[in-house]
Amino acid sequence: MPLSERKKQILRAITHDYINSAEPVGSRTIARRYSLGVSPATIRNEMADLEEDGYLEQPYTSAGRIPSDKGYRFYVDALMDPHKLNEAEIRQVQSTLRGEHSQMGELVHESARLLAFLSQYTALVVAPNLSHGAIRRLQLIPLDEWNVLLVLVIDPGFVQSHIVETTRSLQVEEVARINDFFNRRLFGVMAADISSTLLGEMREEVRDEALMAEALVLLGRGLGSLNKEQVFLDGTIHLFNQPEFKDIDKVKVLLNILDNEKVVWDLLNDTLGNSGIRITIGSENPHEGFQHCSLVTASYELDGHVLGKVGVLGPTRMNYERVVTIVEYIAANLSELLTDAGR
Amino acid sequence: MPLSERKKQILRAITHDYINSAEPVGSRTIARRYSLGVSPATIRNEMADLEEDGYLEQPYTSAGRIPSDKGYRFYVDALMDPHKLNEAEIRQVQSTLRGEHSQMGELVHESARLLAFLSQYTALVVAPNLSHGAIRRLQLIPLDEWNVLLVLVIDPGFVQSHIVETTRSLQVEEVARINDFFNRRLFGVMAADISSTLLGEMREEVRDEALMAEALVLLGRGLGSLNKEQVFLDGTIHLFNQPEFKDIDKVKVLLNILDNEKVVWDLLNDTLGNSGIRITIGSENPHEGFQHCSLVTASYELDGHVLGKVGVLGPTRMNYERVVTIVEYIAANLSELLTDAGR
DNA sequence: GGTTAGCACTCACCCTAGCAGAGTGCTAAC
DNA sequence: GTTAGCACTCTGCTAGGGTGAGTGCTAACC
Repeated sequence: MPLSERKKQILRAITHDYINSAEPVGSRTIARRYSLGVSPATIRNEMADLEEDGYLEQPYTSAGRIPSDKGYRFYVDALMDPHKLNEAEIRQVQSTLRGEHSQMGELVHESARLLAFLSQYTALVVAPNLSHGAIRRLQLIPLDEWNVLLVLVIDPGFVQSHIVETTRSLQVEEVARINDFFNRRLFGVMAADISSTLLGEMREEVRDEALMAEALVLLGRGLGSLNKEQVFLDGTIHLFNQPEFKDIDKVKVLLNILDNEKVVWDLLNDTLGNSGIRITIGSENPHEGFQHCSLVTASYELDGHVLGKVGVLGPTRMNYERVVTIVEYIAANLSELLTDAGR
Repeated sequence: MPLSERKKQILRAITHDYINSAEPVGSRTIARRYSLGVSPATIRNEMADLEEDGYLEQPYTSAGRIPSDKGYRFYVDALMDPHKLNEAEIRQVQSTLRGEHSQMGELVHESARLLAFLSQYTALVVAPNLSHGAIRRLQLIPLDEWNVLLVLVIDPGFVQSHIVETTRSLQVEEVARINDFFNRRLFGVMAADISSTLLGEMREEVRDEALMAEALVLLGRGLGSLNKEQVFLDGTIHLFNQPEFKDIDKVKVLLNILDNEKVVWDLLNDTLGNSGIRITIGSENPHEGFQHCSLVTASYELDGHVLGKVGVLGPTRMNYERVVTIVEYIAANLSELLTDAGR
C-alpha cells in the first residue's frame, strides 16, 4: 500500500533533519520545524506506522526515529529534490578540470580531489581501463645500448611508457623500421585486441626477420602492464568529521578495507557497463564492513563506452541530494573532456 | 656533569619499557623486569635525579616516569643499540625494490609502501627533483595534426611526457631534425641548466628557422612542469594504532597537516644536502603540531648528489632502534638501485 | 655515604547511584 | 481522525567512594 502524502512529508522531514543533525528526530522537533499543520501527537501516530512498515527505526525505546535503509531508499527514489550547485562551485569544477594537465592520468586524479572537496566525503575514482582504448601511437626510443623506451599513446591521450631491455643494441634505421611497422599495423587497434592472435599474425609477417620478432617481444612485455587499473582515493580524512565514525575503531576498519585496491575496484565496478547514477545504501552493499555506508557512483564515458567510474562514499546518513548532483556533474564533465581531447 | 653508568642503565630501561608499553614506568617495574641489582627505592632516588636533570618527566604526581624529549635525545645519541633486520625482512626489501618497475617513479612509491609496512608507522618520501638530473633523451613524437608528445628521459631512467599543442602540423623529417638537434645539444645537460641562458643560445643558433624556434617553445613548456616535486605518503593508517592518538581529534589535526604537500616537503627538506640519518624529536621539530611526533629521515643519492628523502613519522615514543635501521637500509637500497639503473 | 624497608600520601581510573531531559505510547476527550 | 495529558523508559551527565599503582620522605642498615 502506497504511503499517504502526509507520511511522505513526515518521512522526508525526518530524513532531512537526521541528515543535518545526526540525532534521532522526535515528533516535537518535526512539528516545530516543519509546518505540517498537525500536532506532535498526530505525527507520533504516523511515525509509529512508518516504523511498522520498516521505513523508520528507533535506536532504543523512547528515543526519536531515524530512517532505516528502506527509508533512505524511498527517500532517494521518490522524495528528494535535486540540489543545485552554485556559481562558485561550477566555476571551480570547470577551472580545475579544464586546467593544464600534462597527462590524462592527472585529470582523473584531480577529479577525485575535486569530488572529495565538494562533497566533503570520501571520493573513489577508477582510472580508465586502457586496454579498451584505441592505440594512437606506439614508438620505441633507443636510450642506450641495452635499453629502449616503449611509449604508448592511447586514445584520447593517455601516455604509458616502459623501459625495456634489449638483447642487443639497435640501429637508428632499425628502430625507424620497427616504429613504422608497429604504427602501420596497430594504429586504431584496441589495446586488448593485440593479444596473442594479432601478435601471432604479425609474427607470421616478419617470420624471417629476427629483429622484428624481438621487437614484438618487447611490445608484448610493454602491453602486459596495461591491464592494471588504478584506483584513486581522496578525502578519507572527511570520514573523521562524521559523528557515526567518532569511534576510532570503526574508521580503522573502514580504512583498512579501503586500503585494498581490489575491494574498492569491485565496489565501483559491480555495476560495470551500467551507466548513469547509482546509489547503494547500507545493507544493499554486498561487502560487509560497508553496512553503515552509502555509495553514490557514476560512469564516465567515451563514445558511449564506459571508461571508468567516479564515486562518493559516506555514512548512510549522507547528503544524497547534494552528492548525487556533484557526482553526476563531475562524471559528465569528465566524459566531455575526454571526448574533446580525442578530437 | 655526565650521567653515571647506573643512571644510563635506568634511563635506557625506562625508555625501552615505555616504548613497548606506552604506560608510565614505575620503579618497581624496572627493578623487577631489568636486573640492575638494586631495590626499587634506589631506582626511585635515581629517577628523581634524572627528572631533576630533565631526562624524565611525570605525567602527574605519583605516576610512573616517561622520557622527556631530552631523554629521548640522549637515548638516541648514546644509549640505543642498532636493530638487526631479519632474513625475511631483508628478502622482502630486496624483492620488492628490485622487482619490475616500468617507471622509476613507481620505485619511489614502492619504497614508501615498504617503509610504512616495515616500520608500522607513517612513511614520507620525496620523489627525486628531476630538474637536477641529466637529460638522457628528449624526443618529440607527432600524434596528430595539432599535437605532439614530448618525451623526456632523465637519468637514471625517469620518464616524463607531455602532450603539447603545435600551431601547425609537423612533417616527419622536421620532427627528425628537431629531435636530432635537441639531443645533440642537450644530452647530458642538467634539466635545471636548460633555463633561459641555454635556451637563448639555442635560439641564436636557429634564429633563421621558424620551425626550430617553435620547437624550443614546446620544450620550454615541457620543462616547466619538471620542478614539481612529488611527495608520497603511506601508512597514515598506522597512526591509529598508537595509543597517543586514540583521541580522534589529534589524528585529524595531524592528517590535515600531512594533507599539505608543502609542509611534508619542508619537513623532510629542512635538512637538504645533509646526508646520513637524521632524527628529529618532538619539540625539536619546528612545525608545531608535530610536538608529539618524531621523524627519522635519510637521503637517497646518485653520484654523491642528494636526489630525495625518505622518512618515517611516528609518536615521540617510537621504536627508534628499529626505525633507524629500516630507514637507513631502504635509503641505501634506493641509492644503490638508482646508481645501478644509470649504468 | 650509599642503600633499603616502611609508610603516608596523591592521583587516575572505575563503578555506582541519582538526576534531568527528551521522547514515546496509551487513554480519553474533542 | 486529531489532540492534550500523563505515566513510563531510556540515555547522558555528574558526583562520590573505593582501588591500585606509584611516589617522596624518613629512619634504619651495611
